[in-house]
Amino acid sequence: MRSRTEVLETAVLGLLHESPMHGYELRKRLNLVLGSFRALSYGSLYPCLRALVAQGWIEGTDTGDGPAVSTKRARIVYELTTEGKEHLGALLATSGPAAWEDEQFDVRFAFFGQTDAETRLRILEGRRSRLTERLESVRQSVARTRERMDEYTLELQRHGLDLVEREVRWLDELIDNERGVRRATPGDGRPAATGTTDASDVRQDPPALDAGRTTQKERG
Amino acid sequence: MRSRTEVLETAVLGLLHESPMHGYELRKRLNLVLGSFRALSYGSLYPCLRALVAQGWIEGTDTGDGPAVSTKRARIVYELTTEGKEHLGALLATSGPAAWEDEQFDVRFAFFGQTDAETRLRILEGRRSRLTERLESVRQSVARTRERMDEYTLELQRHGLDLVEREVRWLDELIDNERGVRRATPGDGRPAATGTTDASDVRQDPPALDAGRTTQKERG
DNA sequence: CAACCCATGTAAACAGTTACATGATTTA
DNA sequence: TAAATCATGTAACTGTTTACATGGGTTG
Repeated sequence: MRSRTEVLETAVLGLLHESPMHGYELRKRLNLVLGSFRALSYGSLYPCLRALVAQGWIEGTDTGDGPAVSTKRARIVYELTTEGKEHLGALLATSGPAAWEDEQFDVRFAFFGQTDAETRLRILEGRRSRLTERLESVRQSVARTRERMDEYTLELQRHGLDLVEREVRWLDELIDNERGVRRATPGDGRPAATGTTDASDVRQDPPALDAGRTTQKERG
Repeated sequence: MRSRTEVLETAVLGLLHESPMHGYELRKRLNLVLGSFRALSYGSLYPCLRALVAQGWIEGTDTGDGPAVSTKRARIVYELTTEGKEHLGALLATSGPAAWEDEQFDVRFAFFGQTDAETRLRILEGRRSRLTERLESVRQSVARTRERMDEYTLELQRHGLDLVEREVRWLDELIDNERGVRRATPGDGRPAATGTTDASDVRQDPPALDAGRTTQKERG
């Protein structure tokens, strides 16, 4: 499908799978999952919801239609249909290159709780190699044009590389974590359980996440 | 003006001010300055160039028109007009809130070499407070919804916060640097000169950039 | 001599925001 | 009771990519 639209669709379906919601609430939750910090506009969200209804993946029930009239204003609460759950499952089971590109990776990661361990690992590794690839190409291009480059432009490049390098290290820890849990090797210096491991809805092997927490002692 | 277009315009004018170029070359250089790693498409660049010509800010000379016929294929080399230089100067002298938002900050920073010290500092400080503001709002929203949140979604949030925190520290060093050079206080533990301080075209006090380099010893 | 990079451009499709329109509910 | 927030939606506009079209120059 159109990869851009697919991101929004996946995000909406994934959130609705966690719990039914109406559009307004969905919008607030969406930005936490969409990568960017900016909220999606209603002009994008509502048409998307209509399209998903048309596809038969979600179903909206208007509060106010029913016999039990609540005190709140009528809202349309959306929930996944059976086909919608199947479709979401199929979306989250894919692990092609698109899954680890910039646009999709964040959504896919956000719903790793609903993704099987094998797919998770493949996506994390794909993302990692994608980033190291990018790192290499940027380093080369910087090396080629260092002479001609402005001091500040250079600093911007360095900072960009720093961020990507940091992301690679983050992925390394996540990958270690996933592999560690899969092999279930206790006493390797990386103990599994730390946080609240809520296993509801997880298809396979939910590893405890603690990546990147060790190096950052003082924050805020 | 339309802030989105303004970013591209600024980038093109800024690059052309450094040296005249034809479209194809411009495109390759553009991604180094536009923040994202992805290259801009020709479908965006060429219409933009035409618009800038129409505005009278740049001028294109076709290689092949002239008497000296080179062996290479005819290309259109663009350069700034006098009005273009003035316009660029005006653009780079602004320091309103737009300058430190996500869309514009990277371009503005890339051309700090053509920006006066006062404006540089104001933009860096504006960016910093913008980011800490965002940090606070994300932290609060995470705190509010931590219970309902999926393990992986939470990890994504933590990682996002990490990146922003890192960016704030980067800005801190840059701001220190700018202020240090302005006050010209030697012996404060932050020596000025390290790299190749090329002072060409810099309007005021070009500080040597060394931010973030101290903490990262091992890289690659 | 084929494949690939250089170089310029256009038209259509697409994704997304902004601004508008509407009205109910809650809070200061 | 005014202002803010909740809640849903549409139309127009903006910016961007994709695909197409064209052709010169270089390299294996």
